[in-house]
Amino acid sequence: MIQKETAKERILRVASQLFYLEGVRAVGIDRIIAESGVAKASFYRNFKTKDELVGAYLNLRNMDSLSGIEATKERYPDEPAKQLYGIIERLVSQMREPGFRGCPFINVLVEFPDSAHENHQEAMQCRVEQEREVALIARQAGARSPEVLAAQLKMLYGGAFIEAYTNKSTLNTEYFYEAAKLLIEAQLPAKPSCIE
Amino acid sequence: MIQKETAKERILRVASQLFYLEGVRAVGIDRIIAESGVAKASFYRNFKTKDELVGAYLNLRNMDSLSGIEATKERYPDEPAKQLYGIIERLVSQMREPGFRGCPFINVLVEFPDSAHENHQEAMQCRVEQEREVALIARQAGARSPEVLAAQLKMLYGGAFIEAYTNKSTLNTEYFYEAAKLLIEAQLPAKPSCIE
DNA sequence: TCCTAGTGGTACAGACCTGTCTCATTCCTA
DNA sequence: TAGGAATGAGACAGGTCTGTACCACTAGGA
Repeated sequence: MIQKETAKERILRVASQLFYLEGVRAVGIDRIIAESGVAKASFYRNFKTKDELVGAYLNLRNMDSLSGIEATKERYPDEPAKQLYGIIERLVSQMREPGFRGCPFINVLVEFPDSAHENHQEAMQCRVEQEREVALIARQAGARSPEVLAAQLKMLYGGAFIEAYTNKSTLNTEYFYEAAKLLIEAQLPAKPSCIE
Repeated sequence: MIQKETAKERILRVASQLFYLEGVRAVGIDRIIAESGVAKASFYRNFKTKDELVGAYLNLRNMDSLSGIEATKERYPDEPAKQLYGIIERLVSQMREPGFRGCPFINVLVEFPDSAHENHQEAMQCRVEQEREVALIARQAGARSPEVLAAQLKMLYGGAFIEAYTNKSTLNTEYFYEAAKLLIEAQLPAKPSCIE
């Protein structure tokens, strides 16, 4: 028999969509309850507070991101340079999706400006983990300063996500790709680009 | 006689600080009223709604940004390339200020995800104006594709602001400067960088 | 001195939000 | 089939937020 979706799973799935599309603060518990067809009591049996649900949402998005990076690594085994470009390409295609609404972690960071807030800290942690993964690949690819490259790509991608979110023109994704390429090429052991 | 600060001016000054430091949604009218020592009635006599106050706040910040760019232009007259670097340096020093809390426009964009919302649209407009200014300077500096460079710098700076806001390490501001330099150099008529 | 515009103080309405509680029902398993 | 765990429906409390209404005060000009 096919396992039916539990109330908890349904809540998390619906909340994840709503939080991402409309913002965490803008979406209330009542809305989540209504759209997931769950009773309020069931909600609070599965999640102690709304913040706990937000934590689960962040965790879900983080797993998605990390497994996306993992998939890219497996696609180009032992070719870390290609892995880097693959990650950038994956970001580009994300930005072009219709439901794209920026980086969920940045959004939560801005929605909860208090750096002591648990959601703020969790979102920050997610970004750190991603950066660490990229730095690792950059190191394997022979980047001169892998941490610097990872930090620079993180900045560029953060801003690009905001741009892609507020301006649907695909031009920006191309500009993003070109800029990322420049940053990567400046760090990788040069294929001699001056000779041509 | 020195003109006393009117209630309206006091409200906008206090609100501007609070909105930037703690977020627009997180700061309520009551808080603004209390901290600016104004009566609630006086508030609503000067601003029809909270959204109108947010609009005034965005406008104030936009004036600051644009006049900052203007000042940089006047500092290096007829040297558009230096103007570009000057703008980047100004961003870096902003990021290093203690009260730095990211880009006010990006923050509003994220806090009001509905693209039809007036605050969302106003914030977007502010960013467009800044980008246009930078594109103009890039064109004067002889950039191959001024609009591309302006868009790329906009992305980089947006992400850098988020990074600087969540991570106070000054390292990131250096990485930002280096990355911006790379993007600019790739666009400006080359001082021959292959010969050395 | 009087009058008026701007202001301060505060109570209040109406909406929304989070979280608790009660009770009936359903579903899975033993 | 019987019992227990999970669920659905919804009322309710307590808080916060925006915006309105009412009244008293003050300062400055006629």
